[in-house]
Amino acid sequence: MPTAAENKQHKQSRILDAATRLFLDGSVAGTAIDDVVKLAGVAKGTFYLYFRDKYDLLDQIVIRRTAEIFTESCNQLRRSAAERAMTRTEQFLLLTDTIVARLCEDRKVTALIDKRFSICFTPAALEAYPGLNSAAEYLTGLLTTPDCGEAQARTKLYILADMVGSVCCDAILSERPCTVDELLPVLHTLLKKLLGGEPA
Amino acid sequence: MPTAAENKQHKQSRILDAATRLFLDGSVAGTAIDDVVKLAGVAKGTFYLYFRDKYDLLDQIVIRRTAEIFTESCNQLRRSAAERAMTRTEQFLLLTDTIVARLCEDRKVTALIDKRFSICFTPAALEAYPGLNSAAEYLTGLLTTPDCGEAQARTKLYILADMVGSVCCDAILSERPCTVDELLPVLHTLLKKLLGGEPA
Amino acid sequence: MPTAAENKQHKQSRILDAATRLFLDGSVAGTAIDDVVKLAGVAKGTFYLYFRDKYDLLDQIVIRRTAEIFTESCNQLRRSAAERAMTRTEQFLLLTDTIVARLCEDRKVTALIDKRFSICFTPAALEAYPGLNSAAEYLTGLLTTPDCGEAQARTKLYILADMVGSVCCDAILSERPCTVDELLPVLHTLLKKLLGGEPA
Amino acid sequence: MPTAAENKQHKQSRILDAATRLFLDGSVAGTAIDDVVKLAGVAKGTFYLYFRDKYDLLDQIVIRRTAEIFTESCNQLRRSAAERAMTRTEQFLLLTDTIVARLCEDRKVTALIDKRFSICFTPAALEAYPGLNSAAEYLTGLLTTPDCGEAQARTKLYILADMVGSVCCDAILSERPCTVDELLPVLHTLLKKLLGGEPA
DNA sequence: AATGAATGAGAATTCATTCAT
DNA sequence: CATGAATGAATTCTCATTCAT
Repeated sequence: MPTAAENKQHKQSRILDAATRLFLDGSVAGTAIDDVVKLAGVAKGTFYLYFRDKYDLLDQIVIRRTAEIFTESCNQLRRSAAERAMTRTEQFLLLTDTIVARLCEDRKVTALIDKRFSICFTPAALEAYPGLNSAAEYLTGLLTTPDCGEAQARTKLYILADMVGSVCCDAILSERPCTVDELLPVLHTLLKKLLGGEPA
Repeated sequence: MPTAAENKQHKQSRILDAATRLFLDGSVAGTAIDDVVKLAGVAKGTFYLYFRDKYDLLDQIVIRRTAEIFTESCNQLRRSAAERAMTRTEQFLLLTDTIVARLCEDRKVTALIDKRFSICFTPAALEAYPGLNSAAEYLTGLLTTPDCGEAQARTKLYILADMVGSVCCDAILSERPCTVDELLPVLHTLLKKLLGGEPA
Repeated sequence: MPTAAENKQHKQSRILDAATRLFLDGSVAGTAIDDVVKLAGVAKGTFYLYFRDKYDLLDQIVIRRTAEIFTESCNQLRRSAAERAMTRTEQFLLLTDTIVARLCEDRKVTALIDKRFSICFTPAALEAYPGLNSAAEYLTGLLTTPDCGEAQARTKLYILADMVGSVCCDAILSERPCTVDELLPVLHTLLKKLLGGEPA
Repeated sequence: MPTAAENKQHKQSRILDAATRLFLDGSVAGTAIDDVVKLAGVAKGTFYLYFRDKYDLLDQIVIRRTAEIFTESCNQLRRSAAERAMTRTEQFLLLTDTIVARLCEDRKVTALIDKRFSICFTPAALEAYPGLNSAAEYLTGLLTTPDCGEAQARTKLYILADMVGSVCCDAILSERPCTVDELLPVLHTLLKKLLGGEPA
């Protein structure tokens, strides 16, 4: 019985999918849990079986999206770095460009993430999406130097992610302080200074 | 007639003050417009005479607070810079420290600002608080160099403000990626790199 | 469990009954949904489970009332016509008198109907009250003649109902253009002309 | 000073014009007195100097519009009747067609009139628009016959107006019971029967 | 585990009306 | 006559949550 199986197909992910669609097409505030369960084809009570409330649901969605963007962009970077030699700075610039390109492509998702890109570095996220750890470790490795221990490197990574995420969301969504196209060169300059003058 | 004048005392600021108190003591979501007007001692309708909705009100409050913090911190910096010679980098480090200190002192306000410190650079804010322009111009001047025009310098300023605001809010409010005390040295290092190697 | 059943007793009709009473005793504009649910003994939200808004509710009430008046008057007519031979014109005059008498008896209901008597011929009404169809078909049959097909007969029926409903409501409620007693003979004259000179 | 004069230009009609535009473009329920006075460029209080409330205002507008339509259509008829001999029935059919054509042309106005076309026969209307009396008298004259006194003729006129107004509004606005194009022939048949077999 | 009718407190917002100027 | 800031009761409608089945 495929219909029954289909109907079961863990309700939790049915809810997650439905909410993502509604949040993206409409808005978070404008989406009622009622709408979500109706689209997911489950009962209202079922929602509360899996999520505490709407914001718990939203967090899980944003984590999933940022995790995807981050790990995929990082994996892409690693493939490039494996093909041809790249300095550390070159790698971060490429990663930034890749992530920004993805955010620009899907402004709806960007609006959902708002300025919370760094949510994908929270323990909950790292636990739920194992790929994240590997990606984060690779980048932490790049940042670790004799005078910058691993712990500090992790902090730096977080700051970089938060900074890029925050500034780019503003630029993409409200062209503040300028358009993304105008922002990127400035961002490159800043990143070069931040990372330059150090190991390959 | 002092009573009439007293009662007038522009209702708009009566509302603003009341809301600030309630938002800080409780929470934004937990504060009803009803509570605000009751505390302000005005009629419900009067609220809608001056504000579109609760979020318009919130924006105006955040603008006021960030404007205060930013202009006062900047003025303090200018007084220090007048007293003793300081390099550009030293000035930005001092400014950062001053702002972060203020945010740490009043976590409630920081929670209200959330990660929107850069809202004080929006046209609406610059218009409402003239002191902001002077402060922003001073810092833009510091960032303008032969190879970085004024427009780009403004963008840089915004990025710096957004970055510091965003990262510090996280650190102060949720100790992510670390406590502020641990964050500050890293931030100093980054800022030195970003600003170093240039004019005195 | 009688209590549960009692309490259930479809809430929708509990609301409908309560609203009818309030609309009739007071006025539509003067009745708040709050009053309706209080009298019906259901929660506010329950109202919105069954009705879009107050005017949806009002429509349903008017449909119910006009449907009752129309079908009962028509059934009464059919019984009379079965007892003694009546010409088509006689039948319509009797029907008109019956309906007008009922509207006069209950001016409150008439005020509610306002001039919308023909609402009982809308698809929604015909679907909800099956008795209506049978009544309408009987009258349409009377109006169908060699030179007036069934479709046209239906249109005529609607026009007659609308005309009688509209003119009589005015007369009953505001004595315009005259009292009902003065109106009826004129209406009879007009109906005789409209229907006369045709089949028995 | 033309501006001042312009600004004076009796406020009452400024309000009336503004409201007409808003009621027609939007809806009556959706138009606040606030909107009206803003568009009219007068103060809120001034509104209450001239109108009791929104419905008083609406009545005055509908009276003006129906009075215009009725007197103009009637005058047009009289000119036609003066040119070539027309029977009473022909005259009423022409009048009906003229009025219906005007209602069709401007559905917005028709929606405003709703089913209250006969409001133009109320004492208040007849007093405010003297042209109405002359028009009504002409038609009453046509309906007065040996066996139908003037009073009864007036009643008949009212009934005809109400009937045509009511049925046509329904047809134009909601195609019930059919489109106007389908309705007109039926209406003609009915009118011919109602008026036929009598004086030229 | 799943349901979904029912809840009802509580939110936002409107708007006719007043009245001191 | 005219104004328009201020009013605040009243109203609609939402929606997270429960619980009997």
